[in-house]
Amino acid sequence: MSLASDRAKPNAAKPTLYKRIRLDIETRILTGEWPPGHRIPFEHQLMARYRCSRMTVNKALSELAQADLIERRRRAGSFVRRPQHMSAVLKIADIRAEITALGRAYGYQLIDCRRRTATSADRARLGVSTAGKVIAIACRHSADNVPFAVEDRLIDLSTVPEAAKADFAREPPGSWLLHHVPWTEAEHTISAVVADDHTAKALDIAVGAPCLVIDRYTWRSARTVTAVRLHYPGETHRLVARFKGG
Amino acid sequence: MSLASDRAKPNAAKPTLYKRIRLDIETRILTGEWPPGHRIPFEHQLMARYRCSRMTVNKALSELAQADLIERRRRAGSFVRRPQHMSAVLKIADIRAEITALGRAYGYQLIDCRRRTATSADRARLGVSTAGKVIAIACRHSADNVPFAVEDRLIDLSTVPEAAKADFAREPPGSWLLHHVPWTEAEHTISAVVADDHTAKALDIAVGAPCLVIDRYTWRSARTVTAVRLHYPGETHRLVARFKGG
DNA sequence: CACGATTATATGTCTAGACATATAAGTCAA
DNA sequence: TTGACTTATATGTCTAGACATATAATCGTG
Repeated sequence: MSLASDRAKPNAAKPTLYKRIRLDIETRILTGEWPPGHRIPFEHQLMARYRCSRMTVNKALSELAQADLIERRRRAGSFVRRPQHMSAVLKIADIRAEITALGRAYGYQLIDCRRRTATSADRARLGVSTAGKVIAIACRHSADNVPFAVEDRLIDLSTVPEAAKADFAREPPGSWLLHHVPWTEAEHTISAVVADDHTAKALDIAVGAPCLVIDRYTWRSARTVTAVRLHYPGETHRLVARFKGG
Repeated sequence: MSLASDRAKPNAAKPTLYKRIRLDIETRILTGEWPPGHRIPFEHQLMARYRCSRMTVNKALSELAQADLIERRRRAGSFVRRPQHMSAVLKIADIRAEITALGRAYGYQLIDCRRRTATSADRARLGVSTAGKVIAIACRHSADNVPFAVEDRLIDLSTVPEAAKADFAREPPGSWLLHHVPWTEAEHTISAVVADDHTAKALDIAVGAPCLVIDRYTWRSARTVTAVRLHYPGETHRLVARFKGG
């Protein structure tokens, strides 16, 4: 067909056709030229405009629908979606990676590590009912020898039995878990507190200074993996999140 | 072809074939049966296993690749990706919607609203160099008559001229912007501070109590829209984020 | 053994059809 | 006017091919 030779033109644009279609539409939406609720051209119209088959425009539109930029309705057409909420992609890499990425020297101290049968408090924190074995860890992360965060963690050994063999004096539990327990899900709760005596000492800040607290509860396939609470000195540490309207 | 009749079986599974393929592979990855680095079957093998055309398995694999669950390499095959970071989808709806969703009564008070030519401090905060007009707003949100957050916002009128006509005594600026300036991008910085005199009074908390601070810088197509700083009482408010390993 | 050229192969994109399906819109009767 | 039925249509999924392209593997040569 003729299109093949069109694509074979030496000065042809680099991106493939469906990507160009997607980008064209995306641009019109993002600039506001096509506001929320606007019906974008039907597939057969786009076929004519771009001189391509339906599968090609369908691929472009499907990806836009997957990204929630448009909504597709049978018989009615495709419409620019109204933004309902802001959703952030907040990268919380493991702390070692985070510090290393900042070009700072990572330091780690294990404060306490003990294996025990889950207490009722442990079970409540992990959200499990059976009293299996757990590992409780307290440790501290530092950047350029300045305290960066203190960590208080519980690992459910019935979900991650391999953790019994890990050496948490050498490797931070967050890094170990990230590399040994892939594809977890988690729920984070972020709050602010003032430093108590114990936290202040560990972070080398004043009692009463603000701290950012992250509680992370992690599971894999409905099984609890770990629960962790991180204290960051609030005046120096910041979580940065890039958002995308949607 | 025979597949059509297979799909037409009255007791056939509801989801379409490519979705079934995608789910099958996703399940194996999420359960750890196929660990990171594992090469998943070639397209022609999946074609044989599911008795379908290459486009169908390709669609399933493409979506998995888009979701960063697998990595596809020409000539080599498709591989389960190693999780590098945790990415959170942190929903920060506009505050009115957030409070309403909690089933609480939303209250709003405009504290101060003035229009002015951007000062150098304003320009620095918005990240613009030209001295256009801006709107500076201070307001407070409450839930069930309890202070929920105080807001300090700057809107760039050269990007959003319609904002000049908005009535921010009636409608919170966040809600107004969300509905009138779709498809923005934003960067959030979350930190913790202790309440100063002014903030303590506005939030009805003690001086020195912890506060969660969110700085949000919003733009659309390379143009600054607004910069806002929100103070939340840290002991009562929590940001919750669902995460997905990846 | 090192290194450049060749080849085989898996993915990337695309076509020109097809039938399925949800549903907006129109039609008709009560 | 209202509700039930029919129809038209846009999307959803799928096929059986095709050529393009990046690159792992092989081969041959110095």
